[in-house]
Amino acid sequence: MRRKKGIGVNLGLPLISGNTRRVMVRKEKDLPDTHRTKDVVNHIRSLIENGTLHPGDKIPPEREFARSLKISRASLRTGIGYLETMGVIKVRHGVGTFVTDGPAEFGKSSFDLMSALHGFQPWQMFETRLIIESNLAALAAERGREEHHIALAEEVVEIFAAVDRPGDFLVHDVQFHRILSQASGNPILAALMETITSALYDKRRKTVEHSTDLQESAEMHLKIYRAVRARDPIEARRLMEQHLHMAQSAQAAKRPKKGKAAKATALRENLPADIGFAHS
Amino acid sequence: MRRKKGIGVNLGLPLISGNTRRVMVRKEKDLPDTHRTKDVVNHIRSLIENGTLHPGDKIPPEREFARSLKISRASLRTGIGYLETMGVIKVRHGVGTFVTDGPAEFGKSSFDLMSALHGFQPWQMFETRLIIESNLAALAAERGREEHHIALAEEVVEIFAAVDRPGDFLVHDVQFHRILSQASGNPILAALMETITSALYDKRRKTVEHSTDLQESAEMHLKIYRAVRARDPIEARRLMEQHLHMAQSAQAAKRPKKGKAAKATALRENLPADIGFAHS
DNA sequence: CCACTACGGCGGTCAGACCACAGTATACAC
DNA sequence: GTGTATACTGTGGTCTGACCGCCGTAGTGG
Repeated sequence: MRRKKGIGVNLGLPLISGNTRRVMVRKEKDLPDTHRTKDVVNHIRSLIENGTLHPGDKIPPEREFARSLKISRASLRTGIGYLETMGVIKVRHGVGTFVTDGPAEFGKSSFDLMSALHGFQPWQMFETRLIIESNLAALAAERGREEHHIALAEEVVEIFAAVDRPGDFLVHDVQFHRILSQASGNPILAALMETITSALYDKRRKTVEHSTDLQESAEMHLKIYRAVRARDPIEARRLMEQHLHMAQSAQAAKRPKKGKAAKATALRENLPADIGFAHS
Repeated sequence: MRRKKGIGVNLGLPLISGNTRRVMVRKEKDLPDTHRTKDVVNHIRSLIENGTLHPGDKIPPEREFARSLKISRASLRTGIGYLETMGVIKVRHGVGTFVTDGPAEFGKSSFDLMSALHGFQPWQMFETRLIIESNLAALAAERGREEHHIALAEEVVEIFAAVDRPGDFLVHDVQFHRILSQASGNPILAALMETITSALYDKRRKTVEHSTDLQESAEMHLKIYRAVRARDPIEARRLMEQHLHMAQSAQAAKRPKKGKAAKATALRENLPADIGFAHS
C-alpha cells in the first residue's frame, strides 16, 4: 500500500521534477538527526569547558572544521553565527575565528532591537543603570582588591587630565566604570551592566562632544574612588547614585534645544533617539 | 593556566586611544558592499520600528523574501539566524518565521555558554538575582496597577493549590515572578531578570521534584503579594530578600556534600553544575 | 632599506537541489 | 455522516561546490 517512488501523480505544474515525498518508514534507530547547529554549539562549548579552547584562541578554518565534524560548511557557519551573536567568538574576515577575550556581555548590541520591539524608554534605561551600578559600587567597596584600587586611581587621573577633551574623557569614564564592575567580584552583574552600557556608548560618544562641566563629573569619580578604597559600601553607593542623577539632570537640561543630531537618526531608523547620558 | 596574572583589567572594545593611526584612504568607488547580513537585520528592524511588523506577525517565506531583498537565501538565513539568537524572531521548522511576542530577554539561553567562558558561579547568580528582584518587587509595589494585582492573586492561588505537585508549583512560581517584573513598569530590568531566570528554569525543574516545604514558599509569595497590593515598597523589598535567602538556604541544605570545596571544581567540569534554587 | 605587488589562507556569498517537518485537504473505510 | 489514515504542499534545514573579497605576508624591484 505504499508507493516509494511514484512519479505518476504529477499535477502538471513543473515546479520540481522528481517531487517524490517519501513514505514514512520510520525506524526508531534512525540517526538522532539532532540539529546540526546545536551540535556545533555544543561541540565548541565542550571545547571551551574542558579547557581545550581558551579566550583569544583561534578555531580551525571553516572548511577543515566542517570536515572534521562531518557536516557541511553551511551548517557549521550557522553554529558559528550563533556563537558570534552570543558574543562567545569573534569572526574576522580574511583572518580567522577566535574565542572572545573581552568583557562578558549578553546578546551583543541587541539593545536597539529590543528597544524597537518592546518600547524601552530612556528613563527606564537610566533607572536600570542606577539600580545595578549603585550595587556594583557597593560591592566593589566591599570586595575590591588593591590592584583594582590602583587601576581605578589611574583612570581617575586620566579623567581629570581629559576634562578638556570630551572624547578621551568618555573613554576613561567608561573604563572607570568597567573596572568598578570587575572589582565587584560578580561577573554576572558586570555582564548585565556591560550589556546596558555598550548600548549607550555609541550615543554618548556623539553627545559628549558638546558637554560642559566635565570637571564636576571628574570630581564625582574621584569621590567614588575614595569611598571604594576606604571600603565604605554605603558611601560608595550613595555617591554613585548621586553621580548618575547628576548625569541624568545634565542630559535632560541639554535636550530641549537639540534638533539636529537626532533628526538624522529618526529619519534613518525610528530609534528612540536620545538615550545616552552626557556624563556617565 | 597561561593567562597572565596581572590585574585582569583586560578591556577589549573599540576604545581607541589618542593615537589616530588610521590615515588610510579608502577607495570609494567600490560597490556598497555592506555586509548582507547587516542589510537583513536593518531591514527587518526598520519593518518593526515603523510598525509594518508587530510581535506575533509572520515574515515572508525565505525564498520569497530573499528574492525581494535581492540577496541569496543563504545570506538571508544568516540575518534570520542573528535575529533569532537575539530573541527578536522565532523560527518554526515547517511553519514559518515570526516576530517574538513573549517576554523580552537578552541573548536567549546564552547563560551556560557565558558560565563556561567566564566562570560564573552559583553564588554570583544568586546575588545578582537578589539585587535585581528585590528592586523589582519594590518598583512593583510602587507602580503596580490593579490588573497586575489581580494576576498576582491568581498565581498565588495556583501556587497554594500546587504545593503537592512540584512541577505545577514551579510553573506558577515562575509566572508569579514574571508578573511582578511586568508590574515594575521597567521592561529593561524585567528583561535582565528574565535572562537570569530562564537560565535557572531547566535546572530548577529537575530539582524541584524532590522539594519539600513548598508550603513555606507559597506563604512567602502570599506575603509579597500583599505588600505589593498595599503599595509598600519597603516591605515588598524586604520580603523578597527574605524569600530568596530562604530559597538559597533550602537549596544549600539539600546539598550538604557540595561544600565550598567541591564548588569550584564542579563548575569547571560539567555544565554550570546545580545552580537552581529549590524554591524561587 | 623600503615601497609595491603577488599569492595564499580564510571568511562571505551565491546558486540550486534535496531533506524534513507540520498543517491541511482529500480519500477511504465504517 | 463521521473519523482516521494518507497525500499534498508550504516552509524551514542541510548539502554541495563554486567563486568573491579581505588580509597578512613573502617575494620583487627600485
